[in-house]
Amino acid sequence: MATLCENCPLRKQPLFVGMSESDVQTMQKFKVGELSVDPGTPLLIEGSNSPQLFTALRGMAIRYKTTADGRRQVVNFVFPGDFIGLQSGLMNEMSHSVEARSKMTLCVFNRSELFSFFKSHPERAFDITWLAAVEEHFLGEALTTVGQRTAKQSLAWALLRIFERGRMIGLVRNRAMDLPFRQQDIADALGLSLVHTNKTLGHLRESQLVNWSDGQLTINDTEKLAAVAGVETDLVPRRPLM
Amino acid sequence: MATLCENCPLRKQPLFVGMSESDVQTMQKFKVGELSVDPGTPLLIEGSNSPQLFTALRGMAIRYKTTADGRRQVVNFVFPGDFIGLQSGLMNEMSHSVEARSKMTLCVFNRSELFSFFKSHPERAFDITWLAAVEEHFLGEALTTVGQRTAKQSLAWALLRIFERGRMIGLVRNRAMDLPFRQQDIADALGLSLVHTNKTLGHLRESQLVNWSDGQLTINDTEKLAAVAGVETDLVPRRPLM
DNA sequence: CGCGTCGTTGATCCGGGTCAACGGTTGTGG
DNA sequence: CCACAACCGTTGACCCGGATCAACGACGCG
Repeated sequence: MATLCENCPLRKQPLFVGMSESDVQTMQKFKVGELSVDPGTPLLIEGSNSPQLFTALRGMAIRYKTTADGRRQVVNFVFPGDFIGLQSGLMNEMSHSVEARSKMTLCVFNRSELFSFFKSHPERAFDITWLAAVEEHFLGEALTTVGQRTAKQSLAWALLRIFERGRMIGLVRNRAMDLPFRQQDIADALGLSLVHTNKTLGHLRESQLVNWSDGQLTINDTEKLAAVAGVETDLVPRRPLM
Repeated sequence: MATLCENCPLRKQPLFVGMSESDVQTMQKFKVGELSVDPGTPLLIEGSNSPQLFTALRGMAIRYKTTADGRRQVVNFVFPGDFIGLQSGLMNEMSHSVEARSKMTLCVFNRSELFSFFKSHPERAFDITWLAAVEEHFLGEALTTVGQRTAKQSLAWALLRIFERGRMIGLVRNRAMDLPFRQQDIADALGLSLVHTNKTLGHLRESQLVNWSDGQLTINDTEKLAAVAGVETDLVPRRPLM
Protein backbone atom coordinates (compact mmCIF):
# COMPACT_ATOMS: atom_id res chain seq x y z
CA MET A 1 0.00 0.00 0.00
CA ALA A 2 1.24 3.35 -1.05
CA THR A 3 2.68 5.93 1.31
CA LEU A 4 0.57 9.06 1.65
CA CYS A 5 2.48 12.21 0.78
CA GLU A 6 1.25 13.57 4.05
CA ASN A 7 3.22 10.89 5.82
CA CYS A 8 6.24 11.05 3.55
CA PRO A 9 9.30 10.40 5.69
CA LEU A 10 11.54 12.42 3.38
CA ARG A 11 9.82 15.75 3.84
CA LYS A 12 11.21 16.17 7.34
CA GLN A 13 14.81 15.63 6.27
CA PRO A 14 17.07 18.68 6.42
CA LEU A 15 18.02 18.42 2.74
CA PHE A 16 14.62 19.55 1.58
CA VAL A 17 13.03 22.97 1.70
CA GLY A 18 9.65 23.13 3.37
CA MET A 19 6.46 22.25 1.54
CA SER A 20 3.19 23.99 2.16
CA GLU A 21 0.16 21.95 3.09
CA SER A 22 -1.27 22.67 -0.33
CA ASP A 23 1.96 21.52 -2.02
CA VAL A 24 1.55 18.21 -0.26
CA GLN A 25 -2.01 17.88 -1.47
CA THR A 26 -0.92 18.79 -4.98
CA MET A 27 1.69 16.05 -5.02
CA GLN A 28 -0.76 13.55 -3.61
CA LYS A 29 -3.02 14.21 -6.58
CA PHE A 30 -0.17 14.10 -9.07
CA LYS A 31 1.09 10.81 -7.70
CA VAL A 32 -0.45 7.83 -9.46
CA GLY A 33 1.18 4.96 -7.66
CA GLU A 34 4.22 3.34 -6.19
CA LEU A 35 6.82 1.04 -7.69
CA SER A 36 9.05 -1.45 -5.92
CA VAL A 37 12.05 -2.95 -7.67
CA ASP A 38 14.98 -5.21 -6.91
CA PRO A 39 18.66 -4.35 -7.32
CA GLY A 40 19.76 -4.37 -10.96
CA THR A 41 16.38 -3.39 -12.35
CA PRO A 42 16.56 -0.83 -15.17
CA LEU A 43 14.19 2.06 -14.49
CA LEU A 44 14.82 4.21 -17.54
CA ILE A 45 16.78 3.58 -20.72
CA GLU A 46 18.94 6.12 -22.54
CA GLY A 47 17.22 7.26 -25.71
CA SER A 48 13.83 5.99 -24.62
CA ASN A 49 10.73 7.93 -23.77
CA SER A 50 9.19 6.70 -20.56
CA PRO A 51 5.53 7.45 -19.86
CA GLN A 52 6.39 7.84 -16.21
CA LEU A 53 8.34 10.08 -13.90
CA PHE A 54 9.57 8.98 -10.49
CA THR A 55 10.72 10.26 -7.19
CA ALA A 56 12.98 7.86 -5.32
CA LEU A 57 11.40 7.19 -1.94
CA ARG A 58 13.73 4.47 -0.66
CA GLY A 59 16.89 2.91 -2.04
CA MET A 60 19.63 3.95 -4.42
CA ALA A 61 20.43 3.80 -8.13
CA ILE A 62 22.93 4.97 -10.70
CA ARG A 63 22.48 7.16 -13.75
CA TYR A 64 24.82 6.25 -16.59
CA LYS A 65 25.57 6.71 -20.25
CA THR A 66 27.15 4.21 -22.59
CA THR A 67 29.57 5.16 -25.36
CA ALA A 68 29.71 3.68 -28.84
CA ASP A 69 32.78 1.64 -27.91
CA GLY A 70 31.09 0.13 -24.89
CA ARG A 71 32.58 2.19 -22.10
CA ARG A 72 30.31 3.47 -19.37
CA GLN A 73 30.13 6.83 -17.61
CA VAL A 74 28.20 6.97 -14.37
CA VAL A 75 26.74 10.46 -14.51
CA ASN A 76 25.25 10.63 -11.04
CA PHE A 77 23.91 8.59 -8.18
CA VAL A 78 20.27 8.48 -7.21
CA PHE A 79 19.28 8.82 -3.57
CA PRO A 80 15.92 9.07 -1.83
CA GLY A 81 14.32 12.37 -2.80
CA ASP A 82 15.77 12.48 -6.31
CA PHE A 83 13.43 13.16 -9.20
CA ILE A 84 13.92 10.84 -12.17
CA GLY A 85 12.85 11.18 -15.77
CA LEU A 86 12.56 14.93 -16.13
CA GLN A 87 14.46 14.94 -19.42
CA SER A 88 12.08 12.43 -20.89
CA GLY A 89 9.22 14.61 -19.71
CA LEU A 90 10.63 17.66 -21.46
CA MET A 91 12.74 16.54 -24.38
CA ASN A 92 10.97 13.27 -25.04
CA GLU A 93 14.17 11.36 -24.59
CA MET A 94 16.41 10.38 -21.72
CA SER A 95 20.08 11.21 -22.15
CA HIS A 96 21.06 8.49 -19.71
CA SER A 97 19.86 5.22 -18.22
CA VAL A 98 18.88 4.64 -14.61
CA GLU A 99 19.43 1.32 -12.87
CA ALA A 100 18.58 0.34 -9.31
CA ARG A 101 21.49 -0.63 -7.06
CA SER A 102 19.44 -1.67 -4.05
CA LYS A 103 15.85 -2.53 -3.41
CA MET A 104 13.93 0.61 -4.20
CA THR A 105 10.53 2.16 -3.76
CA LEU A 106 9.54 4.96 -6.09
CA CYS A 107 6.62 7.35 -6.32
CA VAL A 108 5.16 7.30 -9.81
CA PHE A 109 3.79 10.26 -11.79
CA ASN A 110 2.33 10.51 -15.26
CA ARG A 111 4.49 12.21 -17.80
CA SER A 112 1.44 13.23 -19.82
CA GLU A 113 0.19 15.35 -16.95
CA LEU A 114 3.41 17.31 -16.61
CA PHE A 115 2.49 20.18 -18.87
CA SER A 116 -0.90 20.75 -17.30
CA PHE A 117 0.81 20.44 -13.95
CA PHE A 118 3.05 23.35 -14.92
CA LYS A 119 0.01 25.43 -15.79
CA SER A 120 -1.99 24.67 -12.67
CA HIS A 121 0.85 24.75 -10.16
CA PRO A 122 3.42 27.40 -11.02
CA GLU A 123 5.14 27.23 -7.63
CA ARG A 124 5.76 23.55 -8.11
CA ALA A 125 6.88 24.22 -11.69
CA PHE A 126 9.40 26.63 -10.24
CA ASP A 127 10.57 23.89 -7.91
CA ILE A 128 11.01 21.42 -10.76
CA THR A 129 13.23 23.94 -12.51
CA TRP A 130 15.09 24.42 -9.27
CA LEU A 131 15.77 20.69 -9.21
CA ALA A 132 17.12 20.88 -12.74
CA ALA A 133 19.44 23.68 -11.65
CA VAL A 134 20.66 21.59 -8.72
CA GLU A 135 21.44 18.78 -11.12
CA GLU A 136 23.32 21.18 -13.36
CA HIS A 137 25.28 22.37 -10.35
CA PHE A 138 26.26 18.83 -9.47
CA LEU A 139 27.25 17.90 -13.00
CA GLY A 140 29.48 20.94 -13.21
CA GLU A 141 31.22 19.87 -10.05
CA ALA A 142 31.57 16.30 -11.29
CA LEU A 143 33.00 17.52 -14.58
CA THR A 144 35.51 19.64 -12.71
CA THR A 145 36.49 16.68 -10.62
CA VAL A 146 37.01 14.31 -13.51
CA GLY A 147 38.74 16.97 -15.57
CA GLN A 148 41.03 18.52 -12.99
CA ARG A 149 41.53 16.40 -9.92
CA THR A 150 43.84 13.45 -9.22
CA ALA A 151 42.47 10.00 -8.47
CA LYS A 152 42.87 10.49 -4.73
CA GLN A 153 41.17 13.87 -4.76
CA SER A 154 38.40 12.57 -6.97
CA LEU A 155 37.67 9.62 -4.77
CA ALA A 156 37.67 11.79 -1.67
CA TRP A 157 35.30 14.20 -3.37
CA ALA A 158 32.89 11.49 -4.46
CA LEU A 159 32.72 9.71 -1.13
CA LEU A 160 32.36 12.99 0.68
CA ARG A 161 29.49 14.09 -1.54
CA ILE A 162 27.75 10.76 -1.13
CA PHE A 163 28.21 10.87 2.61
CA GLU A 164 26.98 14.44 2.97
CA ARG A 165 23.97 13.64 0.86
CA GLY A 166 23.28 10.63 3.04
CA ARG A 167 23.60 12.71 6.16
CA MET A 168 21.09 15.26 4.90
CA ILE A 169 18.46 12.57 4.44
CA GLY A 170 19.02 10.70 7.65
CA LEU A 171 20.96 7.75 6.27
CA VAL A 172 24.02 8.30 8.44
CA ARG A 173 24.02 6.76 11.88
CA ASN A 174 27.13 6.69 13.97
CA ARG A 175 29.30 8.17 11.22
CA ALA A 176 28.38 5.36 8.85
CA MET A 177 25.87 4.69 6.09
CA ASP A 178 24.92 1.79 3.84
CA LEU A 179 26.29 2.00 0.31
CA PRO A 180 25.08 -0.54 -2.24
CA PHE A 181 27.32 0.64 -5.08
CA ARG A 182 30.18 -1.45 -6.42
CA GLN A 183 33.71 -0.13 -6.84
CA GLN A 184 33.18 -0.35 -10.57
CA ASP A 185 30.32 2.16 -10.27
CA ILE A 186 32.53 4.71 -8.56
CA ALA A 187 35.36 4.04 -11.00
CA ASP A 188 33.02 4.68 -13.93
CA ALA A 189 31.76 7.83 -12.26
CA LEU A 190 35.27 9.23 -11.92
CA GLY A 191 36.71 8.07 -15.22
CA LEU A 192 39.17 5.80 -13.41
CA SER A 193 39.96 2.14 -13.89
CA LEU A 194 38.59 -0.34 -11.39
CA VAL A 195 42.08 -1.41 -10.39
CA HIS A 196 43.30 2.07 -9.67
CA THR A 197 40.11 2.93 -7.83
CA ASN A 198 40.58 -0.09 -5.61
CA LYS A 199 44.19 0.80 -4.82
CA THR A 200 43.40 4.42 -4.14
CA LEU A 201 40.57 3.36 -1.87
CA GLY A 202 43.12 1.26 -0.03
CA HIS A 203 45.35 4.29 0.50
CA LEU A 204 42.47 6.34 1.86
CA ARG A 205 41.64 3.48 4.19
CA GLU A 206 45.22 3.25 5.45
CA SER A 207 45.22 6.99 6.11
CA GLN A 208 42.17 6.47 8.31
CA LEU A 209 40.20 8.90 6.18
CA VAL A 210 37.56 6.61 4.77
CA ASN A 211 36.46 3.09 5.40
CA TRP A 212 34.21 1.62 2.75
CA SER A 213 33.80 -2.13 3.03
CA ASP A 214 31.01 -4.66 3.26
CA GLY A 215 28.53 -2.17 1.89
CA GLN A 216 29.15 0.34 4.68
CA LEU A 217 30.78 3.74 4.27
CA THR A 218 32.36 5.23 7.38
CA ILE A 219 33.90 8.68 7.55
CA ASN A 220 35.18 9.96 10.84
CA ASP A 221 36.48 13.39 9.95
CA THR A 222 34.75 15.01 7.00
CA GLU A 223 36.88 18.14 7.35
CA LYS A 224 40.05 16.19 6.86
CA LEU A 225 38.60 14.37 3.88
CA ALA A 226 37.47 17.65 2.36
CA ALA A 227 41.02 18.91 2.68
CA VAL A 228 42.27 15.89 0.73
CA ALA A 229 39.59 16.40 -1.89
CA GLY A 230 40.60 20.00 -2.29
CA VAL A 231 37.15 21.40 -1.62
CA GLU A 232 35.81 23.57 1.09
CA THR A 233 33.28 21.51 3.05
CA ASP A 234 30.64 23.35 1.16
CA LEU A 235 27.32 21.75 1.75
CA VAL A 236 25.06 19.96 -0.61
CA PRO A 237 22.59 22.67 -1.68
CA ARG A 238 19.10 22.41 -0.22
CA ARG A 239 16.39 21.66 -2.68
CA PRO A 240 12.68 21.06 -3.09
CA LEU A 241 11.13 17.61 -2.92
CA MET A 242 8.71 16.53 -5.61
CA MET B 1 19.06 50.96 -29.60
CA ALA B 2 17.74 47.64 -28.49
CA THR B 3 16.59 44.94 -30.85
CA LEU B 4 12.87 44.24 -30.74
CA CYS B 5 12.05 40.62 -29.95
CA GLU B 6 9.80 40.73 -32.95
CA ASN B 7 12.83 41.33 -35.14
CA CYS B 8 15.10 38.94 -33.26
CA PRO B 9 17.40 37.32 -35.82
CA LEU B 10 17.81 34.19 -33.73
CA ARG B 11 14.20 33.10 -33.76
CA LYS B 12 14.40 32.02 -37.39
CA GLN B 13 17.40 29.78 -36.84
CA PRO B 14 16.78 26.05 -37.12
CA LEU B 15 18.10 25.34 -33.61
CA PHE B 16 15.11 26.92 -31.95
CA VAL B 17 11.56 25.66 -31.68
CA GLY B 18 8.89 28.06 -32.87
CA MET B 19 7.56 30.84 -30.66
CA SER B 20 3.97 31.95 -30.75
CA GLU B 21 3.21 35.58 -31.39
CA SER B 22 2.17 35.91 -27.77
CA ASP B 23 5.43 34.32 -26.61
CA VAL B 24 7.28 37.04 -28.48
CA GLN B 25 5.20 39.74 -26.81
CA THR B 26 5.79 38.12 -23.45
CA MET B 27 9.54 38.18 -23.92
CA GLN B 28 9.44 41.75 -25.11
CA LYS B 29 7.80 42.73 -21.85
CA PHE B 30 10.17 40.64 -19.76
CA LYS B 31 13.21 42.12 -21.47
CA VAL B 32 14.48 45.21 -19.67
CA GLY B 33 17.43 46.16 -21.85
CA GLU B 34 20.49 45.22 -23.78
CA LEU B 35 24.11 44.90 -22.76
CA SER B 36 27.21 45.14 -24.93
CA VAL B 37 30.59 43.98 -23.68
CA ASP B 38 34.12 43.52 -24.95
CA PRO B 39 36.11 40.27 -24.98
CA GLY B 40 37.35 39.30 -21.53
CA THR B 41 34.50 40.94 -19.66
CA PRO B 42 33.17 38.86 -16.75
CA LEU B 43 29.38 38.55 -16.96
CA LEU B 44 28.69 36.45 -13.91
CA ILE B 45 30.90 35.32 -11.06
CA GLU B 46 30.84 31.90 -9.40
CA GLY B 47 29.25 32.15 -5.98
CA SER B 48 27.68 35.51 -6.66
CA ASN B 49 24.04 36.42 -6.97
CA SER B 50 23.43 38.53 -10.02
CA PRO B 51 20.27 40.63 -10.19
CA GLN B 52 20.11 39.96 -13.91
CA LEU B 53 19.55 37.14 -16.32
CA PHE B 54 20.74 37.23 -19.92
CA THR B 55 20.19 35.70 -23.27
CA ALA B 56 23.20 35.89 -25.56
CA LEU B 57 22.14 37.67 -28.73
CA ARG B 58 25.53 37.98 -30.44
CA GLY B 59 29.00 36.75 -29.58
CA MET B 60 30.47 33.94 -27.52
CA ALA B 61 31.60 33.27 -23.98
CA ILE B 62 32.85 30.52 -21.70
CA ARG B 63 31.37 29.15 -18.50
CA TYR B 64 34.01 27.95 -16.05
CA LYS B 65 34.68 26.88 -12.51
CA THR B 66 37.88 27.37 -10.54
CA THR B 67 39.23 24.82 -8.07
CA ALA B 68 40.84 25.56 -4.74
CA ASP B 69 44.30 24.85 -6.17
CA GLY B 70 43.80 27.29 -9.01
CA ARG B 71 42.99 24.95 -11.86
CA ARG B 72 40.15 25.82 -14.18
CA GLN B 73 37.40 23.70 -15.71
CA VAL B 74 35.53 25.15 -18.66
CA VAL B 75 32.07 23.76 -18.13
CA ASN B 76 30.45 24.89 -21.36
CA PHE B 77 30.62 27.44 -24.13
CA VAL B 78 28.04 30.16 -24.61
CA PHE B 79 26.64 30.83 -28.07
CA PRO B 80 23.91 33.14 -29.34
CA GLY B 81 20.59 31.91 -27.98
CA ASP B 82 21.97 30.61 -24.69
CA PHE B 83 20.25 31.62 -21.48
CA ILE B 84 22.63 32.74 -18.74
CA GLY B 85 22.13 33.06 -15.02
CA LEU B 86 19.30 30.62 -14.40
CA GLN B 87 21.05 29.08 -11.39
CA SER B 88 21.39 32.43 -9.78
CA GLY B 89 17.70 33.02 -10.43
CA LEU B 90 16.75 29.78 -8.73
CA MET B 91 19.39 28.89 -6.17
CA ASN B 92 20.59 32.43 -5.47
CA GLU B 93 24.09 31.50 -6.44
CA MET B 94 25.95 30.76 -9.63
CA SER B 95 27.94 27.53 -9.65
CA HIS B 96 30.23 28.89 -12.36
CA SER B 97 31.54 32.10 -13.84
CA VAL B 98 30.80 33.41 -17.32
CA GLU B 99 33.31 35.44 -19.30
CA ALA B 100 32.96 36.93 -22.77
CA ARG B 101 35.37 35.68 -25.42
CA SER B 102 34.30 38.03 -28.19
CA LYS B 103 32.35 41.23 -28.39
CA MET B 104 28.88 40.34 -27.18
CA THR B 105 25.37 41.70 -27.09
CA LEU B 106 22.99 40.31 -24.48
CA CYS B 107 19.31 40.70 -23.74
CA VAL B 108 18.80 41.58 -20.09
CA PHE B 109 16.01 40.36 -17.79
CA ASN B 110 15.28 41.04 -14.16
CA ARG B 111 15.89 38.16 -11.83
CA SER B 112 13.34 39.50 -9.38
CA GLU B 113 10.58 39.07 -11.94
CA LEU B 114 11.37 35.44 -12.59
CA PHE B 115 8.98 33.95 -10.08
CA SER B 116 6.02 36.04 -11.15
CA PHE B 117 6.98 35.24 -14.72
CA PHE B 118 6.58 31.55 -13.89
CA LYS B 119 3.12 32.21 -12.51
CA SER B 120 1.86 34.34 -15.36
CA HIS B 121 3.44 32.40 -18.24
CA PRO B 122 3.42 28.66 -17.58
CA GLU B 123 4.30 27.75 -21.18
CA ARG B 124 7.43 29.84 -20.99
CA ALA B 125 8.17 28.40 -17.55
CA PHE B 126 8.01 24.99 -19.18
CA ASP B 127 10.47 26.21 -21.79
CA ILE B 128 12.91 27.46 -19.16
CA THR B 129 12.87 24.03 -17.58
CA TRP B 130 13.39 22.54 -21.01
CA LEU B 131 16.51 24.69 -21.37
CA ALA B 132 17.76 23.40 -18.05
CA ALA B 133 17.22 19.85 -19.28
CA VAL B 134 19.17 20.60 -22.46
CA GLU B 135 22.03 21.88 -20.34
CA GLU B 136 21.91 18.74 -18.25
CA HIS B 137 22.02 16.68 -21.41
CA PHE B 138 25.10 18.51 -22.60
CA LEU B 139 26.91 18.27 -19.29
CA GLY B 140 26.31 14.54 -19.21
CA GLU B 141 27.86 14.22 -22.62
CA ALA B 142 30.81 16.40 -21.65
CA LEU B 143 31.35 14.34 -18.51
CA THR B 144 31.32 11.17 -20.57
CA THR B 145 33.84 12.67 -22.94
CA VAL B 146 36.26 13.78 -20.27
CA GLY B 147 35.81 10.58 -18.32
CA GLN B 148 35.96 8.01 -21.08
CA ARG B 149 37.42 9.32 -24.31
CA THR B 150 41.01 9.77 -25.48
CA ALA B 151 42.42 13.20 -26.23
CA LYS B 152 41.85 12.79 -29.96
CA GLN B 153 38.28 11.63 -29.52
CA SER B 154 37.60 14.40 -27.02
CA LEU B 155 38.90 17.09 -29.27
CA ALA B 156 36.96 15.76 -32.23
CA TRP B 157 33.82 15.67 -30.09
CA ALA B 158 34.25 19.22 -28.84
CA LEU B 159 34.96 20.78 -32.21
CA LEU B 160 32.12 18.84 -33.78
CA ARG B 161 29.66 19.98 -31.13
CA ILE B 162 30.78 23.58 -31.49
CA PHE B 163 30.53 23.39 -35.25
CA GLU B 164 27.08 21.78 -35.25
CA ARG B 165 25.86 24.37 -32.79
CA GLY B 166 27.25 27.07 -35.03
CA ARG B 167 25.58 25.58 -38.05
CA MET B 168 22.21 25.49 -36.33
CA ILE B 169 22.34 29.22 -35.66
CA GLY B 170 23.65 30.32 -39.03
CA LEU B 171 27.26 30.93 -38.07
CA VAL B 172 28.71 28.50 -40.59
CA ARG B 173 29.35 29.80 -44.07
CA ASN B 174 31.25 27.73 -46.56
CA ARG B 175 32.07 24.99 -44.05
CA ALA B 176 33.75 27.48 -41.73
CA MET B 177 32.86 29.58 -38.72
CA ASP B 178 34.57 32.14 -36.52
CA LEU B 179 35.84 30.81 -33.20
CA PRO B 180 37.15 33.32 -30.66
CA PHE B 181 38.22 30.73 -28.08
CA ARG B 182 41.86 30.08 -27.26
CA GLN B 183 43.41 26.62 -27.25
CA GLN B 184 43.70 26.95 -23.49
CA ASP B 185 39.90 27.24 -23.26
CA ILE B 186 39.38 23.98 -25.12
CA ALA B 187 42.12 22.30 -23.11
CA ASP B 188 40.45 23.35 -19.86
CA ALA B 189 37.10 22.13 -21.16
CA LEU B 190 38.48 18.67 -21.90
CA GLY B 191 40.75 18.29 -18.89
CA LEU B 192 43.81 18.21 -21.14
CA SER B 193 47.03 20.19 -20.97
CA LEU B 194 47.53 23.03 -23.40
CA VAL B 195 50.57 21.34 -24.91
CA HIS B 196 48.83 18.08 -25.59
CA THR B 197 45.77 19.87 -26.95
CA ASN B 198 47.96 21.76 -29.37
CA LYS B 199 49.72 18.61 -30.58
CA THR B 200 46.48 16.69 -30.95
CA LEU B 201 45.00 19.58 -32.87
CA GLY B 202 48.01 19.33 -35.14
CA HIS B 203 47.29 15.66 -35.79
CA LEU B 204 43.69 16.36 -36.65
CA ARG B 205 44.84 19.06 -39.00
CA GLU B 206 47.31 16.75 -40.73
CA SER B 207 44.55 14.19 -41.19
CA GLN B 208 42.56 16.86 -42.99
CA LEU B 209 39.74 16.43 -40.49
CA VAL B 210 39.73 19.83 -38.87
CA ASN B 211 41.40 23.12 -39.52
CA TRP B 212 41.24 25.60 -36.69
CA SER B 213 43.59 28.52 -37.12
CA ASP B 214 43.44 32.29 -37.08
CA GLY B 215 40.13 32.23 -35.28
CA GLN B 216 38.42 30.20 -37.99
CA LEU B 217 37.17 26.64 -37.61
CA THR B 218 36.79 24.65 -40.82
CA ILE B 219 35.36 21.15 -41.01
CA ASN B 220 34.90 19.53 -44.35
CA ASP B 221 33.46 16.16 -43.46
CA THR B 222 31.50 16.10 -40.23
CA GLU B 223 30.69 12.41 -40.69
CA LYS B 224 34.34 11.48 -40.72
CA LEU B 225 35.02 13.63 -37.68
CA ALA B 226 32.09 12.06 -35.85
CA ALA B 227 33.61 8.66 -36.57
CA VAL B 228 36.87 9.77 -34.98
CA ALA B 229 35.01 11.18 -31.99
CA GLY B 230 33.18 7.91 -31.55
CA VAL B 231 29.72 9.43 -31.67
CA GLU B 232 26.89 9.03 -34.06
CA THR B 233 26.37 12.38 -35.79
CA ASP B 234 23.50 12.86 -33.46
CA LEU B 235 22.24 16.35 -33.68
CA VAL B 236 22.30 19.09 -31.16
CA PRO B 237 18.81 18.88 -29.61
CA ARG B 238 16.39 21.62 -30.62
CA ARG B 239 15.38 23.92 -27.86
CA PRO B 240 13.30 26.97 -27.00
CA LEU B 241 14.67 30.50 -27.15
CA MET B 242 14.13 32.81 -24.21
C1' DC C 1 30.20 -28.66 -6.25
C1' DG C 2 30.91 -25.51 -9.90
C1' DC C 3 30.15 -20.99 -11.58
C1' DG C 4 29.59 -15.99 -11.62
C1' DT C 5 30.41 -11.68 -9.22
C1' DC C 6 33.24 -8.65 -6.68
C1' DG C 7 37.31 -7.20 -4.20
C1' DT C 8 42.39 -7.36 -4.01
C1' DT C 9 47.20 -7.24 -5.48
C1' DG C 10 51.50 -7.32 -8.39
C1' DA C 11 53.94 -6.35 -12.93
C1' DT C 12 54.30 -3.73 -16.94
C1' DC C 13 53.22 -0.12 -20.22
C1' DC C 14 51.66 4.20 -22.30
C1' DG C 15 48.81 8.50 -22.97
C1' DG C 16 49.21 12.56 -21.70
C1' DG C 17 51.41 15.85 -18.17
C1' DT C 18 55.29 18.88 -17.16
C1' DC C 19 59.24 21.59 -18.30
C1' DA C 20 61.54 24.47 -21.39
C1' DA C 21 62.41 27.29 -25.23
C1' DC C 22 61.16 29.97 -29.38
C1' DG C 23 58.40 32.73 -32.86
C1' DG C 24 54.72 35.80 -34.27
C1' DT C 25 51.62 39.51 -33.02
C1' DT C 26 49.80 43.34 -30.61
C1' DG C 27 49.92 47.16 -27.76
C1' DT C 28 52.32 50.61 -24.98
C1' DG C 29 55.40 54.07 -23.58
C1' DG C 30 59.63 56.72 -24.17
C1' DC D 1 60.15 54.73 -34.55
C1' DC D 2 61.82 51.38 -31.78
C1' DA D 3 62.38 48.63 -27.44
C1' DC D 4 59.92 45.85 -24.59
C1' DA D 5 56.44 43.18 -22.44
C1' DA D 6 52.46 40.26 -22.63
C1' DC D 7 49.98 36.86 -24.88
C1' DC D 8 49.27 32.96 -27.76
C1' DG D 9 50.61 29.16 -30.67
C1' DT D 10 54.16 25.64 -31.55
C1' DT D 11 57.60 22.04 -30.77
C1' DG D 12 60.99 18.84 -28.48
C1' DA D 13 62.63 16.10 -24.30
C1' DC D 14 61.48 13.73 -20.39
C1' DC D 15 58.63 11.71 -16.80
C1' DC D 16 54.68 9.97 -14.09
C1' DG D 17 49.82 8.83 -12.80
C1' DG D 18 46.94 5.81 -13.93
C1' DA D 19 45.62 2.13 -17.59
C1' DT D 20 46.08 -2.60 -18.80
C1' DC D 21 47.04 -7.40 -18.08
C1' DA D 22 46.95 -11.21 -15.13
C1' DA D 23 45.99 -14.05 -11.29
C1' DC D 24 43.81 -15.26 -6.93
C1' DG D 25 40.57 -15.33 -2.88
C1' DA D 26 36.01 -14.80 -0.77
C1' DC D 27 31.33 -15.21 -1.12
C1' DG D 28 26.60 -16.46 -2.60
C1' DC D 29 23.72 -19.33 -5.34
C1' DG D 30 21.49 -23.01 -8.16
